[in-house]
Amino acid sequence: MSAVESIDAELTELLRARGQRVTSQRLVINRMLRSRDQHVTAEEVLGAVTQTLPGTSLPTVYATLELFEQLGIVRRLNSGGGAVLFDSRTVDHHHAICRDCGAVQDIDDPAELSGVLQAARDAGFAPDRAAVVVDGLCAACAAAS
Amino acid sequence: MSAVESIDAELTELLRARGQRVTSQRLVINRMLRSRDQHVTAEEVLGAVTQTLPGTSLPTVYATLELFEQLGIVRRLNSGGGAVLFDSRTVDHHHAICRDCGAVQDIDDPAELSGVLQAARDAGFAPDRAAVVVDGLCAACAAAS
DNA sequence: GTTTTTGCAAATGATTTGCATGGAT
DNA sequence: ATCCATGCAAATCATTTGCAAAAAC
Repeated sequence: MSAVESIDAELTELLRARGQRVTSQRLVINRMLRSRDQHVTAEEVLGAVTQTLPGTSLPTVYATLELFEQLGIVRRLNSGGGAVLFDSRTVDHHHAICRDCGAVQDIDDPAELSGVLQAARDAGFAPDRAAVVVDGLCAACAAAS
Repeated sequence: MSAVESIDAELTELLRARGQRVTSQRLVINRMLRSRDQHVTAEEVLGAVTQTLPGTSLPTVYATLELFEQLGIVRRLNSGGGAVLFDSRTVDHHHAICRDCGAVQDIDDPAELSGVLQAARDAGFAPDRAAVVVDGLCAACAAAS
């Protein structure tokens, strides 16, 4: 089974398990997300998907990304730069967001966040996960200023 | 000197230091932000300020909040719930954001984030600060589900 | 065949911009 | 008197919604 077939099979199983339909749009968007393991906007998804599946619409992209979020294969990321980013890396990691250009960079580090999670629980909150957001300047903007 | 006078004096000094003008809107918005030490939307600021200074406009509120951000007395907070939140607590703290209702809760905890900051530097990023964002359900939404 | 998904067009809602007036220095 | 800040109205942009046609089951 090829890489694409395996990726398609995984999504198919997730959808079937919830009684939802396996459409070409869903398959193509999923392939696109896993081929680029990075943060993308809905517009970027549409641009890439249109090459394979012309006529795909932005509302469908949004609906699909929301569905994928419920399936746990995509995470929403509020970077503050106008559009929401969708992150297909679901392993724990952190984000550095440039205050000038809004670029988002992944940061991998085994930070110890159990204290914060416990503090959230103590405050009556039921946490799913926690991640660090770093504010500052990306390399390009730091060099420019 | 009363509390309000002291708050006004601080802002006046910050503005003068940058050659910017001390206007009644800026003073009133600043007083409002420090009286409620919590996250507010631009609309909420307008609502509160209008009671003291009727006729104040939303563009002015946005301009003022952006200015205050540059002055370092307010921080922007992207909670994902439609509107941006402005946070007048500038001491380091974390945020718990409810995935259902979007409510934001402050979390105080002395998390050790120097590793993440160093990892960001290693990646070429110039960090200003870092904070933890906790995702999950607030007490009300957890009880409802 | 039945129900879900899609695509289109239009609505929504937060934030920003252009420009003339008013206010601070 | 000068120049910055404000208010108004309109523009912008991402995202959502309503509904009929197409596709998956």
